[in-house]
Amino acid sequence: MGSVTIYDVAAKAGVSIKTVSRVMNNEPNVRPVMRERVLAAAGELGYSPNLSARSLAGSRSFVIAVFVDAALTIDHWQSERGADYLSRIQLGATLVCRDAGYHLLIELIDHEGPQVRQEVAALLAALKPDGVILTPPSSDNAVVLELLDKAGTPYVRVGPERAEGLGPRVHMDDVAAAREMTEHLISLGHRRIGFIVGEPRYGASQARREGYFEAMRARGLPISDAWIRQGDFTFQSGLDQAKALLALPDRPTAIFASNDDMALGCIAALAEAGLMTPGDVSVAGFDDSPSARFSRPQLTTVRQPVAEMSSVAAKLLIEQARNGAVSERPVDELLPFALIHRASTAPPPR
Amino acid sequence: MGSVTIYDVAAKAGVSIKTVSRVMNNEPNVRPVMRERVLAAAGELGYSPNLSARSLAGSRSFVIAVFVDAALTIDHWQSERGADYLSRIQLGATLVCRDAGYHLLIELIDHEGPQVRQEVAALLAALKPDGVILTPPSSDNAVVLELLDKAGTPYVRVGPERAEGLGPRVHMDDVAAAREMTEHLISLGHRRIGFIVGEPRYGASQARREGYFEAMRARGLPISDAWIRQGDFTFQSGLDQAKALLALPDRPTAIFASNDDMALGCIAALAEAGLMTPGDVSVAGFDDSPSARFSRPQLTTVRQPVAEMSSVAAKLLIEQARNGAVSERPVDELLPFALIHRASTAPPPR
DNA sequence: ACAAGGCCTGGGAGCGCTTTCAAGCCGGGA
DNA sequence: TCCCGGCTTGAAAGCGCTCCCAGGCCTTGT
Repeated sequence: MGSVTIYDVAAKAGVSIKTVSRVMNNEPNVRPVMRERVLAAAGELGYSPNLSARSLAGSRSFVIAVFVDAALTIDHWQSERGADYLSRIQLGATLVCRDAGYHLLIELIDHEGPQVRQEVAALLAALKPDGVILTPPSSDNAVVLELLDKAGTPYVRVGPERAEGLGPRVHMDDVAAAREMTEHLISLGHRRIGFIVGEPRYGASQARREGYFEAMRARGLPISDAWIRQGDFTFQSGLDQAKALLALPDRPTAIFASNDDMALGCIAALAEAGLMTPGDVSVAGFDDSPSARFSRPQLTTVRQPVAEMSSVAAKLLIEQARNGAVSERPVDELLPFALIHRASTAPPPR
Repeated sequence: MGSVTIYDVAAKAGVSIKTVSRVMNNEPNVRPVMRERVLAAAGELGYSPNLSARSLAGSRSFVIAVFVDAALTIDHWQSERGADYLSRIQLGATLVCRDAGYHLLIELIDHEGPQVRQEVAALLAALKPDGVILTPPSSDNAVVLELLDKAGTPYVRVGPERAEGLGPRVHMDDVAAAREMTEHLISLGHRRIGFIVGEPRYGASQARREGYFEAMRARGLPISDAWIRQGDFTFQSGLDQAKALLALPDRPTAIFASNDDMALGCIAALAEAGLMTPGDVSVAGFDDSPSARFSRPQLTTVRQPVAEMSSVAAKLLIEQARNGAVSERPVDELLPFALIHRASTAPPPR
């Protein structure tokens, strides 16, 4: 308990606490000799400035909060969906924070509950984080954004889906990714391409469908309503919708699912129907989740730069806190995706 | 920004700040009338006590930290392994924290690096968390435990592997779980049962192997060295080791893998070899990861109460901080596992 | 040579809260 | 009636740090 304070260091180094403070904060205008002496004293004592005191006295808190949707999280507890996306977000941010001497706080918010206003306001008042990383779907929640603005807390929306103008964001181009994947299927020779839409609450679902449409239209290929199936991002929905597609009189030769879990469901459906992937029907996914490599055949998919997005977000936030200044122009970082070609796609059977 | 302080509430309610403090902390000895008045004022003003000020002035910080191994995390960034275990740990703790008005901090520590001492000491000094949740493999790190003890910071080891006496822990019985799964296979009629050991750095790997041995010995079944293969918890290692098992002259009729990823690898190996699961060879896993349900056939596995463990850990820590007292007897919570019977296990072919 | 300005350093005032302690009030027992 | 003790309240003293500002020193310009 008798922890080391700035006074102990000051006494040991024979300087005032203000000088110690300057050294600990890397402020200029300290003679190198003094700096050395303070550093030595701090080292010997094993001193580390108390975060609470720092944030109480100063204007920074050295804390970045990640807002995660509570409902989604509770869902993950027992649902079949993994928390892969969220853990990747966290991963990128945690690493950046550690290197910058910052700390990552995970906060669950009920972004659609009746209490959001109060909940978020209380959180911001209590924590005074230097920045907030908003994950979908709360990255599109108007109330949350409004409160953040009102509190003057900088934030970055990671992988948001609604248009610009809602604040800084770091994202990827879902439309382009879906378009390129569709083009890839077309270039393999596919003409009848089925598409499984994701959970409609997510803007990404619309974006990916849009990309699919764009590619199909650009090539002048017919789009049958029957080929567009509504899924919900779960394996089971992929399985069900794939079955429906296979039951079609003029069944697709390729299926593009809006995420990997559903794509895996498609592969399972094909296997059940006695069809080969990609021999009879090609399957493409989206996300490059870990399980994409566990399936046989391995899944052709789109790699999202999730960890990168959050690490960019964290960097932006920390930099902003350091400068104390709000950036002039709106932040809108677009990170590159990558098509991962594995074994689940091939030319259609002739 | 012009945030609401305790003074504002006190002024509005016409009481001293001490009374407001009492109300906010649910302390006794406040007249109901006063309590009401303060609550009303706080509500109207949207007041929420500042965390930094609270922890600076008081003895509690309202923060629970989770120590996660940095190396492991960086591994996850691009490796094939999902961060499933860690995200489940977090999930349980986050929910408990939210309900208790606590906050969850994720801290990466390089638990084997040369800097651990300094790193952990600095973290504890800076954060002064009310409690720390230790995840494997750092839950077994002697240096970390020592520093925690020295700092007087309460901690709970979640899913630790080394024996008791190292401090409070919440865990499950890996040995019993592996034994029961092995017994299940035996009771189905299997006699030649292969076992794929996990990454040796994890104590759980030894425990699971031990459970397998116990069951085999208890039934007086022969254990061939050739049936015990060393894996590393990855899909690929499961695939490789399963192939090796299948190449054996007297190949096993069942394979028990130490985790689901490896079990999935086994199923893939079987398929490649033209063998049916479970028709020709049964496969059992361990973890009940999300992907266990995505495989065909779905995986028979052991469900670990991971989220439950961390939620119990968080509860213990928060309760302890509330009482300000250290519990008398050593905490050693054993949580129940569950065998999940799915389709990948069946009687051996006759 | 003198003033003007820059570089270092320390003093002092809080940040918003909890804690310690003392004071005021009430009722009941002697 | 007076005193003791429990219940309520508030005043004051920090928690460990940052921020503002003043003061000393040394450099530079003229």
